[in-house]
Amino acid sequence: MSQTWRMSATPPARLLAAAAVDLFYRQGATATTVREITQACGLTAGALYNHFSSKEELLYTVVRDMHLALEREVGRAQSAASGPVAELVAIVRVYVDQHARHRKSSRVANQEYTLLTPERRAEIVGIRRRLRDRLTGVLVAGREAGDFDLGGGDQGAATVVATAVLDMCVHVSAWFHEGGALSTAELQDRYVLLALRMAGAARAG
Amino acid sequence: MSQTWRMSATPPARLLAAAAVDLFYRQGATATTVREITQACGLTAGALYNHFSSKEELLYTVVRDMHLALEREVGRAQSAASGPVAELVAIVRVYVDQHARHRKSSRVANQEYTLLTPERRAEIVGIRRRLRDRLTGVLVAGREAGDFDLGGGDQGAATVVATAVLDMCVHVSAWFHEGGALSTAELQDRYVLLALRMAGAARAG
DNA sequence: TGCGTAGGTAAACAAGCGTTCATACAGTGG
DNA sequence: CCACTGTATGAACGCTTGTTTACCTACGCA
Repeated sequence: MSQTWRMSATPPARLLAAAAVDLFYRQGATATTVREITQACGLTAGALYNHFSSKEELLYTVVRDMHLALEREVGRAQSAASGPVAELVAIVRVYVDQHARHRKSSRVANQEYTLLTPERRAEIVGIRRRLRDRLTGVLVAGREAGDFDLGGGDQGAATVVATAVLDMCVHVSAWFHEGGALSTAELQDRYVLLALRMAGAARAG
Repeated sequence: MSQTWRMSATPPARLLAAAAVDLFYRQGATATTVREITQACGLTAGALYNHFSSKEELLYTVVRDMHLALEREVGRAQSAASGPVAELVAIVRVYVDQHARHRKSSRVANQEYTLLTPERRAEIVGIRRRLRDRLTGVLVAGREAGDFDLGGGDQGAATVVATAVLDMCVHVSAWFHEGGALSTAELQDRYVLLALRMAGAARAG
C-alpha cells in the first residue's frame, strides 16, 4: 500500500524491490548480493532478471521512486500553502514525514545514489538540486517580504540555510524509529520550530 | 602532516590509509578493492597485509582515527570555553572545521562505519553517542541558566536540538569544497548563527 | 661479515560475484 | 487444443574478490 512504488511495477518486481530496500538499508547496496535479494522472496538468482535488467537498475528504481515521491509530495504541499512562511512549514513537514515513515527507502536513496551509473546519478542529482532550489526560492521570497532574516542579503545566505534545513530533515531517516520517545507528529512540530528559527522567522520563539 | 593518523602508524601504512580514504570517498568502501588501494601506492595487493590484518581493519583505522580526532578537538575547544553559550559556539566551530577541512575522511567515517565488525561498530557508535551527549549536556545546562530556549523543558527537547545541530554540521562534509563560494571561516560563522538560533539563544538574531 | 627484520613480489587459492542460457511449467485468449 | 506470454529454474560462465604463501631484497647493527 506504499506509494513508493509506481503503479506500473509488476507484483514480483515490487516484492523484489521491497526486499532490496531492506537489505540495502542494513548492509549497503554493494555488499548486498543478488542471491540474497531473491532468496528473501523465495526465488533463485536468475529470477531477478525477469524484472530488472541488472542489479544497478533495481537500485535505480528504488532510489528514483523515492526521490520522485518526495518531489511530488513537496510540490503538492507547497501548492496548498500560501506565503513563504507557510510554504517553509509545509516543506519541512513533508520532509520529516517522508523520512520518518519511509525511513529505510529514504536512507537507501540518500546514501546509495552515488553508486549509480553517471547518467542515472545525474538524473537523481538533478532532482535533489531542484528540491533544494525550491526551498532556497521560498527563503528568498520570504526575506523580500520581510518574513525571514537569513543572516545576510545574498543568494549564498539563502542557499546555506536551505542546505542546513534539508540536511537536518534528511538525517531523520538515520536515527528515527517508530516506538521511540518521539512520535512522527511531535518530530514534525519540533523540526518546524527549528526551521523557522533558522530562517529567522519573526513569529518563531 | 595531518593529525588524522596516529603517531604510531608506520609511513607505508599512512600512505595506504590515505589512498584508501580517497577511494572509499569516491566509491564507497565495499566497492573499493584491495588491489586498487595498493596500486594507488605503487604496490601489489599482498603488501597491504604487512600493515593491516584485513581490509576491514584498514577501514576501522581510518574511521576510528577520525572519530578520535573529532572527540579530542571538541574536548579541547569545550574546555577552553566558559559557559554554555560559548561551549555551543566552540563545538559547532570545531565540527564545521573538521568536516570542511578533512572532508573526505569525515565523509568516509560517517558513511561507512556501519560496515565494521559488530564490536568495532559498537566502539564507534559509543564515541558518536558520547559526542552527542556532550552537546545535549551543554544545551540542558544553558537552559537551566536561562541562556537557551529549546522549545520544551524535557530531556527529549535537548536531544532533538543536539541531533539536528550535529546532523547539519556533519553533512558539511557531503557538499563543501574549498574554492567554492564560501570559505571555511564564513561557513563556521553562518553555522554558529544557525545553531544559536536553533537553541533559542537570547543573543541570536 | 653476517644476521635479523621490515617490507616487498608473484602466484596461487577458494569463494563468491553478476549475469546468461536452455529449459520447464502454468495460465490465458483464440 | 494450441500457442503465446510470463515467470522460475538450475547449471554454467568468466571474472573478481580478500587473503595466503613462498620467496626475494635491502638496510641497520653486533
